[in-house]
Amino acid sequence: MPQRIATKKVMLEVVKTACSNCNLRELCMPPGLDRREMEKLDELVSSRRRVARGEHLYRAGQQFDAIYAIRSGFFKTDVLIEDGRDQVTGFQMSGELLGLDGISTEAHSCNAVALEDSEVCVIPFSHLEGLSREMHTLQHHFHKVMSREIVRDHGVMMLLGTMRAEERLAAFLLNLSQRFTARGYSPAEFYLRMTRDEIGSYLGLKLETVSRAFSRFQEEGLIAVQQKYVRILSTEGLKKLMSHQRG
Amino acid sequence: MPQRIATKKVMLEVVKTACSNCNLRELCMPPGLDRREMEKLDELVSSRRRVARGEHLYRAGQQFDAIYAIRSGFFKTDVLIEDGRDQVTGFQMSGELLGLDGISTEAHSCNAVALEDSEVCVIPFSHLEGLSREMHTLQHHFHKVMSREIVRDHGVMMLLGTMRAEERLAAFLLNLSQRFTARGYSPAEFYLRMTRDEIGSYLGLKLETVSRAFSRFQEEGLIAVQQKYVRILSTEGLKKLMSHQRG
DNA sequence: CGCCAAGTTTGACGTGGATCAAACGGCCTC
DNA sequence: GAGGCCGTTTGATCCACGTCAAACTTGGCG
Repeated sequence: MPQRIATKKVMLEVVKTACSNCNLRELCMPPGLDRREMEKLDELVSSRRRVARGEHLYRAGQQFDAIYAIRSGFFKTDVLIEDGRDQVTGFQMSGELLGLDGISTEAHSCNAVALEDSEVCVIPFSHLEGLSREMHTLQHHFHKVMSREIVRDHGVMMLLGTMRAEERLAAFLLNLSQRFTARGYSPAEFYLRMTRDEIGSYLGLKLETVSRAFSRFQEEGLIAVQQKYVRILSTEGLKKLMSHQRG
Repeated sequence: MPQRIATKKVMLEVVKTACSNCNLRELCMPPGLDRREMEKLDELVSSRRRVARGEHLYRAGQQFDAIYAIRSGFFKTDVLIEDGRDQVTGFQMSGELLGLDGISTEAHSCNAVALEDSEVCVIPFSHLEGLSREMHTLQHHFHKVMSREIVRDHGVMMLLGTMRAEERLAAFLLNLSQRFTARGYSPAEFYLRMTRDEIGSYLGLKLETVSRAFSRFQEEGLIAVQQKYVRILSTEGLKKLMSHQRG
């Protein structure tokens, strides 16, 4: 896209997409802000960035200086070790933050890749810390977000450490469903943005195992699945499956 | 221990154990503070608490209002789900923080249990946030600590998702060794504070598998192990084992 | 429109770790 | 110092998932 001259039209566009106006507000921002605080928060986002499907938002090792709020699209994060093994550590969708792992060493510790054409809000971290010192609500909200990430990770550890294949996939589908619902999409019907291989990596399974579990769920009438399209037919069934003792 | 009257002696004791004087300073606190900042930080810790071996520091579901810095001792944290399955999410030693998971919902999301008689510094969270707003260094340090926890969790996910039993145990032992070293203990010789069952839960393995892996390492001359006492004979050997491709 | 590459499904077979079971060792109590 | 308990070790067997392989489906591109 060619550079545009900063006309009034562009200004309006900027305003239109300010945090205070963003429809993801309740996902990203602390609740119950007054008008003045809201305007202050608009300063947080220094710019936006488009990331085409398949491209990296950042790579492990790169210098960290900003976190990213997903405006639209879908990402995965993964870590890889020398010997070639890698592990998807998470899938992120609109309203969620990326880059928190980079704070600790001031370098990103994982890769973030767009699984579809996406747009993110760039939040310079020094900026966030500055504003946090002025605004208790923002500070507290940010701490909660980081803590939530830790709790989420514990959930994944639980999944990887104690669940069997079908339980893992059920948990994964229910989690996706819940997050889509929170964004106003159907709880029962969605497109997976990731491959079987990526799901498998996230769940600690091989892609064939993931595929077989999908097929089995379909046979049992729990879901209808065709490639990346999934429809959940029995949320209850999936939940029940998860709470089954092994054996 | 009977209550003591607040004599000068006790006062001195309090001073003696202030953060500014604590020998775990470099583990807990931001580096490069000046005297004034150091003194301010001493205010952070509201009290100390002893936790006897086997007792809980906090339980999942309890209200969150403080995080804890371990002064001495050894802890595990674990989560458990309705059906009885549980997963150890981490082992914590002196200088490390406990309770970060509680920030997100204002209730603890896991249990913290002392594996030996321990003592922790109680850091009221509102206090920490207040001081963070005044001191950039403290704020930044705290953010780094939370981020480090996230990175650590990703490492565990990697371990659970991609490594085989012996690789997991090798990674576990090397990690312990490194953390003991950072605390001035021998890198090669230490007592495990946890049972085989707890190690297994953390590593996503059954206790028998952990035991067999220990035996195997011993046969191969990588370690000497007798119950909870472990001596690492070949750090290199353990590292090499970890980077082996599967198969 | 047909080709090709990438992703998915399905089958046959192998294996690492779980399960079941029994014996052993340390430690605490009486 | 004997007895009992808890944690650990070790062995035998089983099975869920990984591995290998082949066929199929979809979408992009010349």
